[in-house]
Amino acid sequence: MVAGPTSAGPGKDRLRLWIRLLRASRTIEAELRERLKKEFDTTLPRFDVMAALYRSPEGMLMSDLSRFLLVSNGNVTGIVDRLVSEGLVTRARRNGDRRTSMVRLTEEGSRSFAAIAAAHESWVGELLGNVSEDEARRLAGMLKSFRSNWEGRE
Amino acid sequence: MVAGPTSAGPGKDRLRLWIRLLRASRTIEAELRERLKKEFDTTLPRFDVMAALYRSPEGMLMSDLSRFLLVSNGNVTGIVDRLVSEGLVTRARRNGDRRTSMVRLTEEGSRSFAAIAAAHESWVGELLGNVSEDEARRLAGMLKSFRSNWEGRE
DNA sequence: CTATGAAACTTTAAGCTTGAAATAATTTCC
DNA sequence: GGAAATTATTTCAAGCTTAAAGTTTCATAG
Repeated sequence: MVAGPTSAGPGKDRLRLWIRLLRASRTIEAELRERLKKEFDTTLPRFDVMAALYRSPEGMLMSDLSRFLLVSNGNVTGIVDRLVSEGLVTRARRNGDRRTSMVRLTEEGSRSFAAIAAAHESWVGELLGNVSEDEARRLAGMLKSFRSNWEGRE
Repeated sequence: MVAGPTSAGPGKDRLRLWIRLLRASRTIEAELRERLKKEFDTTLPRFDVMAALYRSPEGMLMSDLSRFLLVSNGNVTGIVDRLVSEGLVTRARRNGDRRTSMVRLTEEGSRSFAAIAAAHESWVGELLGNVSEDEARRLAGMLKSFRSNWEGRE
């Protein structure tokens, strides 16, 4: 998925775009993952879950998390399990529906996330430093329209 | 890694760009993965390795593959193991240096890859259909310059 | 009520991924 | 030549990831 086109012809530009998109995101992702590990002894998936919860102080259902993060249900189960065992997150039983539980950041989780998020944002600024703010806005605009054309398709 | 910025301020545009980039590539990647599984009973990592080998008929070392695909050494070992056991790839011992072996596509691997690659390219064309060819070229250009500013940094 | 189906979640098996440790072969340097 | 460092690869443990199957709970229609 990271190799170049294997032949010339129509559709080539989109394929090339896809490959560059993928290489760029893999490169950045690898760097962020490494720093999260080294500086905060955590992982990208844990960070993702905490970021989602940080935006929803009232909590999120497992299925909310899975939908929002674009990963499978079973996946979220494991990550939340680990965050719970680390004391960063809680699963609160609900009165209404006993199948579900509200997942929330703990005090410690919230404090911990705030620190990591600050570093994370500055890392992204650094890693994308070669992209001007203006270019960043334009690129983001293109990617937004692309995404909205896609989400919830089938 | 898929959530939005948690506050407003400078560096916001780059963070937003990064999040959109990541969401876009995850969405496309998930769709391609699913189709590869359903239509060809294979996976993205296997496809990646085969794509790299297809471009190098003379073969590649394990470390070449790992460097090119931006994944760890140990990772490639497992994927190549599976491809070998499926008869799609061979490890040829070398006379010169007995630590290394040349990894090559087999006849079958090559035939198999060509078919998958054709479908893959048309899928990407479809999935990026909302991006005009012109826009694709511009976006790819920006991503290229970004990448080259980055590769082999440290 | 109560069965039937749907919904929310967990479990499982297989595979991907990493970083670190272990192996083996080669190169370098006295 | 032989010790020491380097290089190429594999192995390992832990964690991430998915799809599919299983469990529990809820909703609904008789």
